[in-house]
Amino acid sequence: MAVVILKDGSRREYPQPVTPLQVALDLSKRLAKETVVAKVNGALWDINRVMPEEAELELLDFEDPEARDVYRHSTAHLMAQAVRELYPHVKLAIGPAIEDGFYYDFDLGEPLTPEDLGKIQKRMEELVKEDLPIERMVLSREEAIKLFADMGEDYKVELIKELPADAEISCYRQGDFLDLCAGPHVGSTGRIRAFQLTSVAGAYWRGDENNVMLQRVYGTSFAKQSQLEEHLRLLEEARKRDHRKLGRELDLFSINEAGPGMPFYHPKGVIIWNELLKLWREEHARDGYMEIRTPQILNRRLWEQSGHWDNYAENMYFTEVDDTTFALKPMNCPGAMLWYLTQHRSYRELPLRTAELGLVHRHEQSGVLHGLMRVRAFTQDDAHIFMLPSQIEQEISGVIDLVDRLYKVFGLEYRLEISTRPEKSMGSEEQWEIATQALIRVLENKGIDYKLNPGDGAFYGPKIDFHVRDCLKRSWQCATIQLDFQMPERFDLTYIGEDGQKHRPVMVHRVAYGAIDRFLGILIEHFAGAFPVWLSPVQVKILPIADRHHQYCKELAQRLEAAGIRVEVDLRNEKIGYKIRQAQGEKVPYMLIAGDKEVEAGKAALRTRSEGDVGQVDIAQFQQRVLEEIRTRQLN
RNA sequence: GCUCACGUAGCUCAAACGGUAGAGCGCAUCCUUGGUAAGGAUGAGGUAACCGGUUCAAUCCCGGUCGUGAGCUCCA
Repeated sequence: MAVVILKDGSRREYPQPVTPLQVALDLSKRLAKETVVAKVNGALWDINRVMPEEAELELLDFEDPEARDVYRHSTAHLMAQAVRELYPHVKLAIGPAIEDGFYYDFDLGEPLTPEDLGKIQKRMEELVKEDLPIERMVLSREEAIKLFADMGEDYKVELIKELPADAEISCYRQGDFLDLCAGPHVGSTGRIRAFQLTSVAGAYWRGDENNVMLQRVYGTSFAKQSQLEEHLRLLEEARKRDHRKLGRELDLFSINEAGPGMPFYHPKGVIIWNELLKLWREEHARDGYMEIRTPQILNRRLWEQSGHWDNYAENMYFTEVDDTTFALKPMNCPGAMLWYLTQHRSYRELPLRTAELGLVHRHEQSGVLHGLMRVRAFTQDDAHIFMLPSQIEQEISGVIDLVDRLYKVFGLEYRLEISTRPEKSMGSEEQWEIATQALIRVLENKGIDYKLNPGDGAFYGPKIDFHVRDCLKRSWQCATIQLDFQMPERFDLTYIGEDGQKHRPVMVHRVAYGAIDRFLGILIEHFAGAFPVWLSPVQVKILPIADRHHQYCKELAQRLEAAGIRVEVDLRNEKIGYKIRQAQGEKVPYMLIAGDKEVEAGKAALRTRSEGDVGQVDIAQFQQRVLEEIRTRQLN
């Protein structure tokens, strides 16, 4: 007698133990078809694996995140099976599900080409048609090692040897393909419906560049063909939004090979840059920040004192002048310390909030450079806040509010992470505990969700990071708030307290945009180049129909410019359709078209980027509307 | 930094199995003065990333360097 308790609490009895699939079939054919994997007594369970005599059963379909991972993991196995058949000498490494898909690492001895992917994909489709059952087997450690050693699967043997002593070692078989796997999997290859291999790249065994390079094949899979197509469409859309492509097309910035990772900003890029800073300065002034500027290169001694010489030298640029070594600053903090030290400080003036738009240089590894997202020279919207220990929570809270205000202007989503003490770190256990608790308390008091990253803090203190999501679903760290115990010590910062004695201030480093450069890159992709009016390099483009309207259009432009609107007039000898096409490509938010009718009426025909032809408008009203959108920094 | 691929006009890309290269877009000039996403003609524009080797001859083959891309790794 076996008992199955379903999610809704109902009981079903069977003469002997059954599989989840059997139960699902009893309930409905459709349910059986859509179930990817089961959960039995809280643990994931193959749908064709017999359940214990008493089982709480939950049936998961593709919409469930855990089931989705199982489904994609099974697709990875299917791919491995195809690869094994096509390349019998292959050695398999690992093949997990990842966000949006899966990959499998293969040791083939030679690289795969995109054509190879097509072959593999085709073989996978055939294996799906064969609908091979996927069966689970449990082996003893010795059996497993022998089995995989005989197959020549060195990586699998290595993995087995490292499994904990009490681990149950399981394998999955489909047809004559066998793979080491904790499982679970979908019931048979025929259950995998829509999949696509997407790319191939090198990856090191265990991510260590001292190990052999494997071929990593990426793919993705979905329950329905329509979902797969939608996903591929999104990928294509993301490619179109690539800020490197749009940056060139919209003439915002370029990167010359004379300075890898060091962007050149073109006039239109600088307009956006300056608008970002204008907003930034408004918000910082509102919060009582003072702005400072510190030098680009400073004496080696300073970097020895700050600890960068020991901890960061390999990322720094140096220069030698008059027998003295100088370093190009990779961070702004030492400069801020020297500013603090220019006066005796009283507890009465704390907190001191000093901001600095500092251009820093870091010698990042060549392979990580990526457009504006990973660069070697960038401007941080930095700030250093010097405070009394009792002011920590209030100050951190203030920074969070400031960042939130800024990001809201762009409609950007973000999530927070708190990183705690890493193994290699400085300061007392007590200091760390107090600081970490302060960060946690601030977020909890504000009712903000966060993820805890144990051991991921800076060596000098714990931190809160803001992660923004871009249209490619990549997560970018932008704002960060870091408590620092080291810098005030190393520079012997003090303030005179109420008691007339010297005390050590607490300091936080923080950035809001992070790097202006990266933030601009994110915005380009976020808006797909169609910036809100206040950020648009050209806000209104005026298009005359024929030569005789040029004068009227120039006057119109002058009028709008005088009101503070960025305007361009297209006086080229081209037809109106052509000019519109061009302006649309430049993603200009507003076009004003003037011909005989408009000159006659003293108006202009408005065309918007998103709605097309809107008809004639009164110039004064239009000007009002645009100015209001700029003033309120309205989103599109 | 590592692996693989790539580097031809401002941009997007061709072709030539080794005999110094083309198109479209863009740009300029002219014709056209046209009403809501490409009017026509003509023209300028390339030391084929850089350095070396092989060869009678190299943009093409080989090696190195630099850069770019994807991925890995790194990210105080």
